[in-house]
Amino acid sequence: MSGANELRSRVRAHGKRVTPQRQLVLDAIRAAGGHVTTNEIFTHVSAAASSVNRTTVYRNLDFLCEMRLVVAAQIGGKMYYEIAGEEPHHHLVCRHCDSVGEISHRTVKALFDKIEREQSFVVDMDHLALFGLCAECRHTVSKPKLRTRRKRGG
Amino acid sequence: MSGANELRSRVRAHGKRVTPQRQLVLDAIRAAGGHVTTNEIFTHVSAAASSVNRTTVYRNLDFLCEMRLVVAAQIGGKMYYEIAGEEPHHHLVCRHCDSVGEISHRTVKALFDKIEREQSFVVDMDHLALFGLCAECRHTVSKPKLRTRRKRGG
DNA sequence: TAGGCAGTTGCAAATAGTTGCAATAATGCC
DNA sequence: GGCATTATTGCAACTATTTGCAACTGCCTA
Repeated sequence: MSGANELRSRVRAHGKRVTPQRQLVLDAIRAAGGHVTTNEIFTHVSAAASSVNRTTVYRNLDFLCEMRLVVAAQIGGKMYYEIAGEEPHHHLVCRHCDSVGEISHRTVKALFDKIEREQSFVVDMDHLALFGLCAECRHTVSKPKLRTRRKRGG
Repeated sequence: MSGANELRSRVRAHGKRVTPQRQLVLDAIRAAGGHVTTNEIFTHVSAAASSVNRTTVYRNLDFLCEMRLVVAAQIGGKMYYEIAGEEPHHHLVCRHCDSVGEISHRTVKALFDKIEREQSFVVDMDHLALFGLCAECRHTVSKPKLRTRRKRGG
């Protein structure tokens, strides 16, 4: 299914409208081929159609996420977007070196299933960003030592 | 351990400073007794000391989170803060009715441990907000039906 | 094809949050 | 208590995102 048809069928199925602006936003994300920031998307859309308003880009990013055509994640204080894949995937973000690793949905789904069984709550998150320390940094970054007296000028 | 002493010992242990502004921010969150928004915190702090700058509040919210005295979560587009408990806990947020339930750390920790074993990545999130549909809404909210012809004025 | 309905947009204004810098002040040492 | 160091603050300016509203326009039906 081509990009344009995918947008149409998904959006129409929700009783919403297909607009040029929405197509442009989706195309910008697809063209980026991975994680892309709000600004990068706006720049790309503006290059194609300068009259598209920034507000419209923001609104349509939210919209495309609701339609599950796009997934978002906040990493390092910035919002990133990428095209939603056939299969959800999640990220491991290192707080120290900012490296971003992937983790399969299968791993996470076990938790979601457990929550559903125990609390009848259906978690529907397709794109989780889990923060911590990566294999490298966990050995480099230590916990704060209790403070000792410090030599002046040390 | 009283609030003031807790701030001092934690902050001094990291080689950082104890300031009146930091105490006021922590006290505002404690006084709220649950989830409280940035604005509510700022309002409370301002009532106690009108010269405290908004920027300072933002900075100290971040700081208190780093010190693990406070936990943050973005729920429904807003940032909420609460005092960090002895034991981490996490939330289940319903996308439909906005209800917020709790989930124990034990449940989530199984996933974190698995990630550590399989990928040597130590997840350190003490306050996760997982989104989905609650027991009530999962039966109420249906998936979009394929659109059928609609009667005008229906 | 034309018309009606309501979803969507552009725009200005507002809100939320961050940055850089000089001044202030907490802490440790003597 | 005084001094030096440097962490932190207030402030102005900046960036990021959202809100409200009138105008526009996508889609459906006759």
